[in-house]
Amino acid sequence: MARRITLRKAAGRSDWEAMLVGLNEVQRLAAAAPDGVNLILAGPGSGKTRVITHRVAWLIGQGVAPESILLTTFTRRAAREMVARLSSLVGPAADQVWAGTFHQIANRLLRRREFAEALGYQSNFSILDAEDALDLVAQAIDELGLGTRGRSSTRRGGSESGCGEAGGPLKPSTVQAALSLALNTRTGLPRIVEERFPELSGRIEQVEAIARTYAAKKRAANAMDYDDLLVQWMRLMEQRPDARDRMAREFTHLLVDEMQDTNTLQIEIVETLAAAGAGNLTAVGDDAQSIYRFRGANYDNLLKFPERHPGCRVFRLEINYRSTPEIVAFTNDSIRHNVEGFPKTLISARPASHLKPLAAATSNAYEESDLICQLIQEAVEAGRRLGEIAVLYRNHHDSIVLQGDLVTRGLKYTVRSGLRFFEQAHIKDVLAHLRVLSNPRDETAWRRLLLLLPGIGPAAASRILETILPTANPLDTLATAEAMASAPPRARGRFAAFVADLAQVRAADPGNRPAEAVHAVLKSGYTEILKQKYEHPEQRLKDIEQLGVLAARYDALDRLVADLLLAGDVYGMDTLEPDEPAETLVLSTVHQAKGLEWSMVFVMRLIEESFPNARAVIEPGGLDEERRIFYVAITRAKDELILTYPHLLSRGGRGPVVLTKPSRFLQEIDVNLYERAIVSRDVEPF
DNA sequence: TTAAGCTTTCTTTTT
DNA sequence: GAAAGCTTAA
Repeated sequence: MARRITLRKAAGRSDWEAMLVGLNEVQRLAAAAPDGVNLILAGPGSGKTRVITHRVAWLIGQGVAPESILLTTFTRRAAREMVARLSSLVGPAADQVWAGTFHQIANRLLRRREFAEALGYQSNFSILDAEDALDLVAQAIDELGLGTRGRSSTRRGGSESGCGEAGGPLKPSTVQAALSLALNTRTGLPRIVEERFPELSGRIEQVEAIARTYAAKKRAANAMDYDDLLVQWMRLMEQRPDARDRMAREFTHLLVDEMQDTNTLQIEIVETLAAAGAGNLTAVGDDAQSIYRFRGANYDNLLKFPERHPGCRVFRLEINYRSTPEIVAFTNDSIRHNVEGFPKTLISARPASHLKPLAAATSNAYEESDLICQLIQEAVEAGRRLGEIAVLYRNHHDSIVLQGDLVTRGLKYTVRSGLRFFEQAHIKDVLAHLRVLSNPRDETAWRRLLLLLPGIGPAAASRILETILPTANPLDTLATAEAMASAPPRARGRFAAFVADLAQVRAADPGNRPAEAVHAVLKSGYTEILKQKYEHPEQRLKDIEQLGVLAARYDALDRLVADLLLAGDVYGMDTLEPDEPAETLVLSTVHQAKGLEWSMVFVMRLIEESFPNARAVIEPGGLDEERRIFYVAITRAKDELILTYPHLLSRGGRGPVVLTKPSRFLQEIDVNLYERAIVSRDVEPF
């Protein structure tokens, strides 16, 4: 028998060895890997987050300054989770680490005055969310006469683009998606259009003209969209080697989580930093969980990592501590249908449970929802906590029927899909007030505010903006007779009231006391507009109150807005209620569920067209991606996995009821690996 | 000419 | 269940 030796902490030494306690052999080697380039391939449930957080802790224990560690994660949720786990390991030092999404980190860096100015921005630049960006693209399209407005009126732009058969109006969302993908994949527009946007082929010059106008508008507004945060960061490093080297010296240790979800732009940023600096780079990921192709993610970044970094150390974490052997067997069988990628067979570390995944067909969506609710209620009665259960789906829309059912049955739930808190119209309205005060050139925010006023439509808003935006201080110009003259006569009363309201909000000093400013908006004429314009005004007013509560934690508007846009969560979120008891059922898209786990997981609406998504299957590589999404879904379950699908479904709510096909992801799995449930209804007495 | 109201269409996933 | 498009009213 081997002798047991327990290492004791040496007096006065940092207890970094203690940091590695509780890790298995490979995990420990990975966490304590020497400097240089390291790749950690980590299957679901294999302790990936543990390893990466322990590695950071270990580095700090080795004497690396926390503020010289850059840890990028892919989603806001993952970033928050990571920092929380890190805090419990290293305490306050965790807050010194540069941990966050690429966008959060870019924002922090580019706010530095010298960087912002080197790029031609002021450091108080606004951030445009997806909707703002789309509005501005639409604006650019209209100005070029390429939109719906431009076609009927022949007075503008006709000759410039007139060389060819222009085709119909260009759809802002398509143009925006193509431009974004081109930037994120570092690919020329022609190739992107050819591969992913055939409907734009032959109109590349028009799209490029839109891109130029859009870029100019963003510049004039001192605003960056999500893509700009990354693009400008990269541009800074390319054009200013001095700035690049300073950053590279600052970040001596780079860690990239969810490498398979990074896109080319992100990977170039990281590798530029690594090449110019100490070259210490640790990448963590799992090619089988790459589910962000639509955002330009490319799992080749992970697959080809060893080629790009010859001699890098590779660690494979293949023991799954999360799920039962039955669930692991099921997930292994699913992912083997994907041809590409590192072959992967996970081994469960847990004892057999003799409970196979369950597949249940119901006759329609209502019964599917009834079934899920009933099984949840039974589980709760049997002693399972509601917080240990989640229902996952491919599309947010798939959850609507279930939500109604949960409400009638009084089951508490939290939805983690759909609109985010800050994306709700009334929240954006309030933020627009604050935005124009902090950055008076913010065209998008101005337009939004003006369009709120009855009697002012797109044309009037544009005229007012043409008057105020080119002036030195648009805020001051707004109160002049000139601005008043540009407003339509019938709207002048409202306009004057708005000007006065905005002055009130300005007096509340939004830049330094955002909470006061939120309350000033609440006291202004906006409240009346809200009641007129939106449904459920009481709820919306409460949301704004909630925004005020959140804002009270900030002494700078910039940081509040950045946190909302870059770190803010879905409605009902942790940001708003950090100490939320979390004893609610979770409803979530698979994408939002990534990296999380529950004891009991339902995956619903497993039918062709929904999961896999109908559009995805016709795109090259789309089906494999959908299967990876399925893989992510089923690997969230620790103890019980229940898959449901309806036989009949009416598409789009009022459409005809059609017969569905069970998802191929279920059909293709060995029938011995799961159990089928036969669902029948009680006979109801009349 | 512009705004507002009504109808129709289509709905992936996220920073 | 929202955004784009069309129609009507001012």
